[in-house]
Formats: sequence, structure tokens, C-alpha cells
Amino acid sequence: MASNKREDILNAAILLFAERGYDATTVPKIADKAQVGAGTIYRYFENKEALVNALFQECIHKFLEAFKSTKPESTTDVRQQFHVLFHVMVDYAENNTHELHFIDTHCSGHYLDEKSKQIFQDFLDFLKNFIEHGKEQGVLCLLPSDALIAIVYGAFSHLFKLIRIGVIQESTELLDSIEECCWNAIRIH
Amino acid sequence: MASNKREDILNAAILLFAERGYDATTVPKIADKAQVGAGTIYRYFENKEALVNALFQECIHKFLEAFKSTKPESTTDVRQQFHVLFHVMVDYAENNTHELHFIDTHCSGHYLDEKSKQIFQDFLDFLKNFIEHGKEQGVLCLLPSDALIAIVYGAFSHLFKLIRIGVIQESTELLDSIEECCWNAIRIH
DNA sequence: GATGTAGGAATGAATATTCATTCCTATGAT
DNA sequence: ATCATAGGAATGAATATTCATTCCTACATC
Repeated sequence: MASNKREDILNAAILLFAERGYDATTVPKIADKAQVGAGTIYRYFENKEALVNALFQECIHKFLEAFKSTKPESTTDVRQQFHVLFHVMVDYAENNTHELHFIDTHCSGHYLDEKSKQIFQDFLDFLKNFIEHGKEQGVLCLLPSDALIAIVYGAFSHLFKLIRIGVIQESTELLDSIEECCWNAIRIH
Repeated sequence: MASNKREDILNAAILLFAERGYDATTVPKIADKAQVGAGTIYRYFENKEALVNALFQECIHKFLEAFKSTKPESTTDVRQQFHVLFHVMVDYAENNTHELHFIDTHCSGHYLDEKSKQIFQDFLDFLKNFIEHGKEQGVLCLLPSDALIAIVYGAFSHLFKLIRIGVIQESTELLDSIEECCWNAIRIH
């Protein structure tokens, strides 16, 4: 039987970090939720900071892999590419309820180390690439790529926050409409 | 001898809360930045929680007053109303560099009391009103009002975060373009 | 000197981290 | 197969640190 303690700790931690934030989440609380002793956490992670960094890096990595595995470059139709990317985000948000929120609330935390910042930058660069392509094709607004990403991602993450807390009800039609809204925000008219 | 200690404390606190978050901001650090003794803070606020709530309420109040003073109802042109509202947000973001970020990162904090939650709800209801009007006029998408607010506000707040940390350079043209993007996101096509 | 205000050291509760000890499990000898 | 032993894994009580809050002293102002 494989030792899954490390996993247990990470799963407990992401729940608590996403709900309460890094600073308000105590190590003993993580231990409780993971059903391990407090000391066990220090077998797997040097300290609380190392834990949050490992978690952050694994989340981004998973998210980025989800994007990369779609190979949206195979078509030059920017709208179609956008559709694919948008649905990667939706799938990720649906299947990893807390991860998107965790990323969102921790991506500029003071406890992130260089490696975490770097991998997050890689993630942004990947998205930037798509935007840049769309601008070259004359399909997307000629605003800074960072700005266009912020518009879509900002809208998306606030929306999923509302879905997560139950203010609005998720449905295929709603998501399709929202995709259209986001697309309309950045395309050339 | 105008006692401006209370102001000093609030100004120091908003900077630190916006930068580090509520839980990572210690009362002694606030006292240092405000150049007052730690005990002095407790002359003006019952405790740390009362301080953050007072701050939050004053921020939202100021923001909401800025909106209300524009009386966008005087015109029925929804696009024109949107322009006015958007510029209230821009002005607020520009003149109160840290307040928007503070609101953004603290509006769902576990330390907020009923009054803070209520005043924040009032704020959302005000925006909802505008959206509802636009939908009645047949100008805005028939998505839930909360969703439309999230799209615009989410995009806006992420954008100003980038401006604040210097990733993108603010300019009139940029802001005009962004306004157009936000409008395109929620209008009917 | 009485009263109100400020300061910051002192306090105690909460928290991250350590460490001596216990608990498993795999291996090997009988 | 049974038992013995070792060594890594896990534990949680103990420790060190940090922090919100209190409290006592000093300084104004009247």
C-alpha cells in the first residue's frame, strides 16, 4: 500500500489555503484535516513556506500541462483556439474546485520563492503567445498582451468565484454565453 | 492640534493590508508605519478586527458616494451611463492607489462583520441596478446581473493590478480601449 | 495638579517548529 | 511459518517565537 501522506497533506492544505488564505491557515489545522501528526508535515516539507510553494508549483504545472496538451496551434483559426483554451480553463475550474481559487489568491504572495514566480511567469508567457498570434492575425485588439490576458482571466476568475459560492448557477448555456462575452471583449470589432 | 492619529493609523493600515493582507499585517507594524505607539491604536479602535472593518466601510462608502454623485440616471443612454461609471472607477483607482486593491482582497474576508458585508452588498446592488436597467433597454446581454458585474469588475481590477505593479503603462488611450473592451464584453451584439 | 492622551515595555495566548519516542513493515534467521 | 531485529516513518508533547492586547508611566494642556 503506497504511502499517500504527502498527497493527503497537499489536499488538505489546498482546501484550507483556498478558503482562508496562507497566513490564516495554521500548520496544526492542516495536520488535523490531513489526519496526520503535525510533525509528519515536516517530514515531507521543510516548513510551511516550502509547502505552499510545492503546492503552488504543482497546481500551475498541472494547469499549464492541461493547456499544452491541447495543441491549439494545430489550427490557425484564432476563435477556434480561444474556444479550446477557454474550455481548458472551464474543465480545470470544474474538476479542481479549489485550485483556481488557490492560484488566484496566492499568485502574488510574499511567501512565493523564485521557482514559483518563474513557473507562474512561464504560464503567463504561454497565454501571451496565443494572444500575440491572434494580434498578428489581425483578429485581436492591439492592446498589450498582459492587458488582454487580465481582461479574460480577471473576468473568468471572478465569475467562477460566484459559481463556487453559489451566487450563480453553472450551466452549459451560461458558460457558452460567458465565453462569447470574453471573446467579444478582446476581439477587434 | 487637529488629532490626525486616527487618520494616520488608517492610512498606514490600508497600505499594509493592501500589500500583505490582513493576517500577515501585525498591529505593531501598523503602529510603526503610522508613527504611533502600539497602544495608541487601541485608543481609536477596539481591536484589529474593528480597525479593518472601519477601514473597509470607509472605503466602500467613499467609492459608493463617488458613484452616486454622478447621477447617471439623468440620461437613458446606457452606453453613456457606462462611460460615466467606468470613469468613476478609473478616478477612484487612480486617486486611491491602494484602496481598490484593498477592497478586492478583503471583500470576502472572514473578519468582516455584518455591517461591512451589508455595505458591500449595497454597493453591489447599486451596480446591479445599472445592469438591470441596461437589460431592460435591450442593450445588455441577458446574463445574470452578478455575472455581468463580475466580468467588468474582474477585468477592471486585474487590469489595475497590472498598472499598479508597473507591468503596463497607464494612458488615456489605453483606458479608452479598455473601456471599449469591457463594454463589448457585456453589450448585445 | 488634574485630566486626557500617547507611548512602548510587559503579558499571555497562539503558532511554527523540533525532537524524543513509538509504531510499522520489510527482511532474515530459525 | 514464526519470531527477532532494524530502520524508516509517524507522532504529538515540548519549545521557541510571534503577535494582539494590556497596562503603567510620561507628557501635555488646561
